Amino acid sequence: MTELQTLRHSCAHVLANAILVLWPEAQFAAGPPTSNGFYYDVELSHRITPEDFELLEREMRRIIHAAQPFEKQVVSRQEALELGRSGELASLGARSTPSYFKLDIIERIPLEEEITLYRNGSFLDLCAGPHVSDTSKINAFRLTHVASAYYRGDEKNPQLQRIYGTAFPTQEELEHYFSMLEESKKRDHRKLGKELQLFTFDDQVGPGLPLWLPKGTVLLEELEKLAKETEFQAGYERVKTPHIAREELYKTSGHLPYYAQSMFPSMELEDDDQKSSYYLKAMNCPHHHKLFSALPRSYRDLPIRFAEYGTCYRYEKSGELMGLMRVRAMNMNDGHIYCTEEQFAEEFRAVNDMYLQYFRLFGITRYQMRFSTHDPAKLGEKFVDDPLRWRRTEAMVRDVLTSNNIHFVEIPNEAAFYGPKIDVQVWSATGREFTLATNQVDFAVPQRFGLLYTTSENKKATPLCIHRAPLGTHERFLGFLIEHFAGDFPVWLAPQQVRIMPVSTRAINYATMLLQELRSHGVRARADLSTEKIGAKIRLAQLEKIPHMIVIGEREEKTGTLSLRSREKGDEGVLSKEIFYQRLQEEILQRKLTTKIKEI
RNA sequence: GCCGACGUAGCACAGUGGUAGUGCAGCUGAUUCGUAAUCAGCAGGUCAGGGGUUCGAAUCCCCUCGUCGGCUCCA
Repeated sequence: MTELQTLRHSCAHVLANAILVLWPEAQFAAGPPTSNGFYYDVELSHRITPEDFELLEREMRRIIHAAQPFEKQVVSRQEALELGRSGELASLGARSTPSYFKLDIIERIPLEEEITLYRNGSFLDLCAGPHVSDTSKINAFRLTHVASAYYRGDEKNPQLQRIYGTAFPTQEELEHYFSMLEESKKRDHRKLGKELQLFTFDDQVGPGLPLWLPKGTVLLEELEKLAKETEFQAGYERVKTPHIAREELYKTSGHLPYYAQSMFPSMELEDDDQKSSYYLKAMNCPHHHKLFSALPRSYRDLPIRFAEYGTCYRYEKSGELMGLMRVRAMNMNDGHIYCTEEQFAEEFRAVNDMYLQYFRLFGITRYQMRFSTHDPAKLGEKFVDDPLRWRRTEAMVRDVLTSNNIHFVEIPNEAAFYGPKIDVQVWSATGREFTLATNQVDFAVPQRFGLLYTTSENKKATPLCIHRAPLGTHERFLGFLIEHFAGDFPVWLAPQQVRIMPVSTRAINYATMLLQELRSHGVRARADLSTEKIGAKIRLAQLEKIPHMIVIGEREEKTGTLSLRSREKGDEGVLSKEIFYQRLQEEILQRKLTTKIKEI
């Protein structure tokens, strides 16, 4: 535990202590530090609301001022259980009700592990520690919000109140944290999406079903163009598949009944006395597998790389929906590579290179590669029972990562049921973690589909499959990009690239001419011919985050020049049309990263 | 899905039982202006939807829908 985490965890103890002063019957579960602060899970009939925070914080400050030392105590399992039964754990003293969550936690502590308690004042808690020396070391803290959480994250368990807070070594750092939080709220894609008129949701259309406004559609199509060009260069072939399929397809793939609760309910049809069920597709792979099996395949054809911007529908739980980051209808930058085991490493490496190429293009530096592997104990249950293949493919993936010096974390037991995978994790403006992109190995499903190719020895063999989505889905990727750029899209992506602003109606003709020239160059330009003053026009364009603003008047008209103001640099002075057009072309064609990226 | 909070004009918000408001955006007119807001006028609402309590409901109660903060899963 880092020093900051220790501080925050100690603060969680003080929070529990304060809650007990107000509600002595409270039952506590876990109270760990988090990446931004800490929380404590509590079961209590009183609903703690933000209005209670002031009272709680006052009590916490009292405890902090008392400078109560944190005293560690090693106890036997038996002693710990007895204290729990008499309600003394996470309590200010003996109670009539046992500390049942703490008792459950004790049961889960491995036998060989030491059990420790920590006490400050009269508050005693089961805790692995460590803690700060005494409560006065906690200086700057604040309770932030309250939410609910199931005990141990399982919805079959009781629901607890989770009180969140944060703590910092100094008041300045605490205040800085909250001002950062304010800043990041400004770049929340839901807020910017509304302000910049990128997308909308409508109750009658349905929750989690984004409607793309014209400006958002530009982003979406530019992204798609990028993917198509990149995939063409990488030897992919584009395919197109329908949005629905018969039940049988998903029985073959194994998604039914496993994945059924995440799919929209089936459509039941009755044609010519023949009943059939259709499902909206939740993934594209089964369709692509059918494209593979549609033709006889030889080892000479491999690798075969299919790519499609496939629209998928997933019935995400209503409480899980979140702006563009989690939706029910999504366009996946999907692709499937069918290859031999010998080709695998090279193909997998190429996919990784594609990720990195995209990340460089967008200036994405804050992400985590997560390598998810299987758990040998769960073979045949959560994971396909093929230990040899697991070992081989995991070794191949690990090797690709390390030989390319790609930093990654390895997480066991998180693989797909059909093979290991790499997920790229990013964080939204509100701090939530999302999988932006994925790269998965599949050595099981091609077999279920009976996919075969003819080997050089004229035998039949099943290919390996790589599922990959370097740009994830349009929805999530754009949600992420909106926040990443804070709405300041680089010129090549910007819904409107140039705004022409005549200083008076006298320059309207020149403005119209420039507009036509820019359009003929394929530039997304508009002219502001309103009678507003130039300051007002600039303000409007700046708020709309248009990268290039062109100010023209009689001076420019006479000399065939234009006065450029850029979103980032402000007034850039007068330059010739030709020089500006050339600069624009470069920015657009080379997809230059013209935005200054402000990390938060 | 579950727990909690919230839902007032296109947007941001005020209004806690007695005639629905402010700012910005919009529309109309005037203004012709050189790098982040020219002035004036006008229009805009089943207060999310439905039901109830009350002489009277945006306001109190119930149901539904949606959004937000979390829990699980995931692109």
